[in-house]
Amino acid sequence: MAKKMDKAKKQFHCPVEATLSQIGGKYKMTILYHLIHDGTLRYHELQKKIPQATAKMLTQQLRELESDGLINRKVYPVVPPKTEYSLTERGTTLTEVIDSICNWGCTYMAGTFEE
Amino acid sequence: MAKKMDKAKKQFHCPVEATLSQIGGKYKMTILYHLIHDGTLRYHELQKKIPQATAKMLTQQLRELESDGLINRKVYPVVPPKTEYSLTERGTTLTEVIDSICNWGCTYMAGTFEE
DNA sequence: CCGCATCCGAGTTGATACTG
DNA sequence: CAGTATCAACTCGGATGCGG
Repeated sequence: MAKKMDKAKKQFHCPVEATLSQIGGKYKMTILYHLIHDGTLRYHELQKKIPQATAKMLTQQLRELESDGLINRKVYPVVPPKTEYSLTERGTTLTEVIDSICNWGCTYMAGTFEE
Repeated sequence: MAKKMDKAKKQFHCPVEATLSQIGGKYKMTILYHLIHDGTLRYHELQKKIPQATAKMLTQQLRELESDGLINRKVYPVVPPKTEYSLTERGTTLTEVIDSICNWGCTYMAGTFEE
């Protein structure tokens, strides 16, 4: 599938950069986190769970995740429209990564409430 | 001179966002990765290891990491100047997070040679 | 010389309104 | 409901300059 690669020629100097090229977007990890926890979510559900992200950004990040084969986008041709997002198999391999991040975040929040 | 100071007061909707508020910067995870692996690095050493980051961005990301108490900045008042960066104790708690990311990146790179 | 602050152009993100 | 369009605001990259 030779698709248009905007970031073609990108070579990674370390494995961290390779991962960030896939999930380094501003809201990608958060999107993945919610999809991991809830399995399948509609567009509007994600928007409610990530209120800081505007509709444009959310759409953009979702499309990029879809292009990278991390999530699935299923559109139901009904009225009113219905679009569901879910993890692909490759997306589920990120569970441990997101889980580590989530775990550290919990510890961080537990020890930084007396600011 | 507008400085970012409201990061600590940010309300997080999920633990992932809390973590990203600390290491979500464009090169922060990469910086931490190198510091985890090499222990202590000079400014110019980091620049060589992360060539995509400009000097300005590298300085900015390092200052933010320092403000968040994740890294230590030690300046030697000598000629020529010498600045060393190393992880703080809090910074070392991110080892497993960075390690997960690094691990996934290795797997990703190994299995993505399609064209 | 090394570390890093500053100015400006370019790309990215945000807020609001609009369409199918 | 899901997504697009437009413009304003912010961020990033590159070049330059400066202090030690």
